[in-house]
Amino acid sequence: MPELPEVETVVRDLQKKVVGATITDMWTDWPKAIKDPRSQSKTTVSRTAVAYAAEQLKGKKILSVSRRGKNIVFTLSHGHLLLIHQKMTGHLLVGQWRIKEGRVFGLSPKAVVEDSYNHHVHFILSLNDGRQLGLSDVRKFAKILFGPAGDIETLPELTGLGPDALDPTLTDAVLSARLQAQRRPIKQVLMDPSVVAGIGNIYADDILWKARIHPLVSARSLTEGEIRKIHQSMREVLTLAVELRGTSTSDFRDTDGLEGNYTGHRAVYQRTGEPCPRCQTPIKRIVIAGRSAHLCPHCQKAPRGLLARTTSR
DNA sequence: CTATAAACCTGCTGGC
DNA sequence: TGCCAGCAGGTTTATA
Repeated sequence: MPELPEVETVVRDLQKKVVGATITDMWTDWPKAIKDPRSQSKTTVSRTAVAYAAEQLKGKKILSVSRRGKNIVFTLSHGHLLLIHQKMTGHLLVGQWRIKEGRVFGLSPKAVVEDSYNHHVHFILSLNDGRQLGLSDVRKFAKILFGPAGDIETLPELTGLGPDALDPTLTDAVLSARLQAQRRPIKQVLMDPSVVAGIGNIYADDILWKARIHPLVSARSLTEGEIRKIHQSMREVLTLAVELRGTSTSDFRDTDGLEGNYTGHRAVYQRTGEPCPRCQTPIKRIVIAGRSAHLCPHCQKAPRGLLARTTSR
């Protein structure tokens, strides 16, 4: 699942590959993915959103690509923005596809052609140089928003985001204030995009392992020193993961369809039973708010009076 | 503020 | 071997 490092990897690829190109066509077999930013309702799909996007995207030039939390923002000509959130299984790929009897087949690049997820490409933008930008998504959780910049910028998807986890202007003091306003377990708080944007299950686990903080500790009870440690670990883990082009424990792929290299550098995420890289104690898996969490029971001491909830798997 | 559940989806797992 | 129920998982929305 794409988190900050995976989205950043995709954004950097796109900056090299598609900035300057002009969109010549849009195709989709999944109109529900495209939300109308002018519609108040989050659940109702505007019938006009797809037609509007298909018509308005044509002829727009891609001026820049940036990241806000886990959102990918394309700044287009004529004052328009295209926002894509890959959610869990979304992939943004640059290549070429052929559509035959409703099924999508990859023509290039090689990794895309060989990818079984190819058939799950549901949205394609054709570019004036012959290449295409495709969004594949097995689970169909991804969201696409398109419209005038003013409409997109004011959406809760962007205005509701907390500071980016790698924002260089994010200070210990600001992070501290945000975390300590929450009573929930620190792991849950780190994954809340309205508190800090960009962190999901993979990096929350590795960040807390590095900071030696137990994921069930209440955010409010953290000391300033512990928060500084979390902040530092956050920067180090996310920066390394960006350098290594993300994690592919699940199905993340970059815009060429290639896997990320942080997978082999994970400390605890999805390493239940394997030795802790620091002390060799077997990694434990617990469940927090319905989500799996991985930790070293020796390095990360459970908060006092807490019965660690454990499950297998 | 907090917790919980439902919704969005479909590939995969587990039970029988 | 096959079928089907149930689950995962980021985020929003609703409800209490």
